[in-house]
Amino acid sequence: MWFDVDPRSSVAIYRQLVDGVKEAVARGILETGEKLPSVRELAAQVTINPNTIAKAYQELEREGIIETLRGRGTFVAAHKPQKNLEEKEKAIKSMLEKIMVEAYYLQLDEKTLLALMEKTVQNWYRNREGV
Amino acid sequence: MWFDVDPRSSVAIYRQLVDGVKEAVARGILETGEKLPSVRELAAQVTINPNTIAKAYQELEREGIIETLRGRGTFVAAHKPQKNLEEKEKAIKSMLEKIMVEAYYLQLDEKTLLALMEKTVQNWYRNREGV
DNA sequence: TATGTGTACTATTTTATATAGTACACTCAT
DNA sequence: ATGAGTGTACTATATAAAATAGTACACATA
Repeated sequence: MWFDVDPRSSVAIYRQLVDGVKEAVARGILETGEKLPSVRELAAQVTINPNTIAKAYQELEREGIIETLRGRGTFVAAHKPQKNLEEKEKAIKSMLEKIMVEAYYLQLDEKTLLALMEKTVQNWYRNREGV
Repeated sequence: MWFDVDPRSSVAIYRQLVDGVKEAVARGILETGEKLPSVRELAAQVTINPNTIAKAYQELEREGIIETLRGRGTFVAAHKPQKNLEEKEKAIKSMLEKIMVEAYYLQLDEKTLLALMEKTVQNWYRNREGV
């Protein structure tokens, strides 16, 4: 699978599914139009309840990541400009602040932290080239 | 208070407390040795159960953020080098990857994202100077 | 027509949170 | 010494979210 689910995690299973698919799509591991496993099929693979898969798929559709075609299945949606840009930008800023807090306790200095960020960002865009 | 608690949030109250204190300490709003409100006092202020406050304080002590002195109260601990550096570094990297995913759906280009990061980091360290 | 799709139900169980109330050992000012 | 204020431990209960189980329906397609 393009991600792994840990039933013992404190993070809800359906949330792990949602985040896993979002990340796989963002990384280009799942491509536009690609078919996802059916609810029952995926449930059997990961040995969790089909209802939980369905819940995750519904959340993903609500976010515009995937599309469901009645009787056909679920597919990776085209990468259209998202709504709620404001909200998402706030989310990014919020995550950055949490990183700052963690970095404080790690006693990372400004230079080191920036270097880590640059490396991560550059790595990301390099790996996405040609996808 | 140095943070606010939203009882209707999906984030557990005790977790909001933990994160709030951690951030306040990191920002220098709470200084080393400063006394935190007693469990009962804070519970009265925020109108939540004292047990919930206690749970948050115990988590914070476990993380080495605060110290409790028997019969005296809880205080902001000295900022000693933390254990689990490996784990925390992984946590930071993990948070950075989540940011990359969000940035993908926001269609932020590499340059813009790096600029936002630099701004956030510089702002942070500037505001912490002289604390 | 038969199979596979997502979806919608209801019911039940499990787990994490939060509340309520009581009690104990400790510290410190009086 | 005494009493008020500290964190902590304990049991019990309530609430909400999450996950499971099972069934059923409308749709698409080979």
